[in-house]
Amino acid sequence: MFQFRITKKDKKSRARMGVLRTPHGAVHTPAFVPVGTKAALRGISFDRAKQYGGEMFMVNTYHLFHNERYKIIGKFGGLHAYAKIDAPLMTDSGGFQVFSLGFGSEHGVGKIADIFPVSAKAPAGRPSEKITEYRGNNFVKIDDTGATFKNPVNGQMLWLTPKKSIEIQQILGADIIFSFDECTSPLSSYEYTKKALKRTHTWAEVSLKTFYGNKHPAAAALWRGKQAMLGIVQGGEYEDLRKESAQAISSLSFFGYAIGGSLGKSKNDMYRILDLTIPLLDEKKIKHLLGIGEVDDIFESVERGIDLFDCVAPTRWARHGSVLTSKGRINIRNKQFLIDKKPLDIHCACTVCKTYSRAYISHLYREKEVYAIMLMTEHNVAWMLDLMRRIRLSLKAGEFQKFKKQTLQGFQ
RNA sequence: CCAGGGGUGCCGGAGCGGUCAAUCGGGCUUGGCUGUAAACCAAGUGGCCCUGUGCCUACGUGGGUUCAAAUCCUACCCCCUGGA
Repeated sequence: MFQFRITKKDKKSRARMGVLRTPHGAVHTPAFVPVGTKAALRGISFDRAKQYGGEMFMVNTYHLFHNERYKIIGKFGGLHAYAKIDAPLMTDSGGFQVFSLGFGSEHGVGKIADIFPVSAKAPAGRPSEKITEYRGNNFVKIDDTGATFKNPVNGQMLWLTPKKSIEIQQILGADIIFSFDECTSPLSSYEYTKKALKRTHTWAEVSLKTFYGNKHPAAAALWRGKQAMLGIVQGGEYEDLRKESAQAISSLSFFGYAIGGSLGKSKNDMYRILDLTIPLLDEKKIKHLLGIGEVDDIFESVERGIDLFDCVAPTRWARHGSVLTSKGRINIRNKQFLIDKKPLDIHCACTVCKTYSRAYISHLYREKEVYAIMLMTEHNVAWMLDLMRRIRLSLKAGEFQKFKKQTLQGFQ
């Protein structure tokens, strides 16, 4: 029931097109997977996103775990039935929250942090040198057994282990699930990243073991099941750790791979990491780049062999007034748009752009009308999905490089 | 008419002799958001310049006290609440 088939390879790069078959339908790659953390995309329905070409969506384990909502979802028979989603789904394992609720929130950094190296000028709250030991903070504690989260709502402590993560993901019933990992920070030292990486590898094995249960331990069996699991490569920005991780993860019988964790200090670091990691992974298997989704990054990553992206950017940007256009992003709250009769993007074919002016949406956003967010979310999601469609078309036509150049030229 | 309370920057609203060009909200302007603690966060928001423990103009209006007033006194104007 699960299959990933490469349908076309680019002659000049690692870019390729493919089809992922799942029990809930096919996904044409390279694909963008909109993120609906709590089983909602925030601002747009799954159906609507599907109409714009969204073929798969992502939901988060942690956010359905800390409130025990997964138990109720289980009674409905899983996410598809519960949230009425007629499309393939992925669930993230909760590993990212080890970072985003811990390190990330503590030091105000994301997966890519350009604030290093730090010296006397380190911003308040940021360490003056890389972190070599990290056990957690008030929200999350981490050790070799897993992560302990403090529920921000009621203060209750919750222990999330690789075993637990997989069991929850099985209950949630997404088509593609992820192994439980520890996402490190750009501020993590080599030593710490290595330690976390060992942990992630152990957890990967536990994840697989839990996933197979008493069923056939062969990868082939998994592919015919209702779910397939991706293993996550870690290693931060460190070359040998990335290699070590790629080898360790690819030695296990995952359906495919995801590249996660810190992607360095800059986009160039990230591209470098992809350059050295992807060739070490089985070419035939599907590859997901966790959490990345800015337009230039999509092109650079597709070129390096990435098939799947998930990213909160288009939906979050929309809530913050930031709109994707063929000339780069604009912020609708800017004064100039209040009298702008043009659509959000003159080249966009989405319903929002066919109907409304920037002036009207700018007005709604300033007045805090939720409809503004709905409109911008619809547009941004549609825009991203259309970009992916056109990337696939360009690959099919053997004109990926041309399309990349043309798109990025207009951008920014 | 009598008795109280009040008039502060675009708005609301602190301050009640010096550390006040004035706390804090909101608004406005501009940045930032990459496996969602994010419909959020940050910075700026009287004018001028040689950008400084700098100079002007500002706390209803006019006068005054004081080395020094948004802060005290006084007259006037306006607003609110009770009472005739």
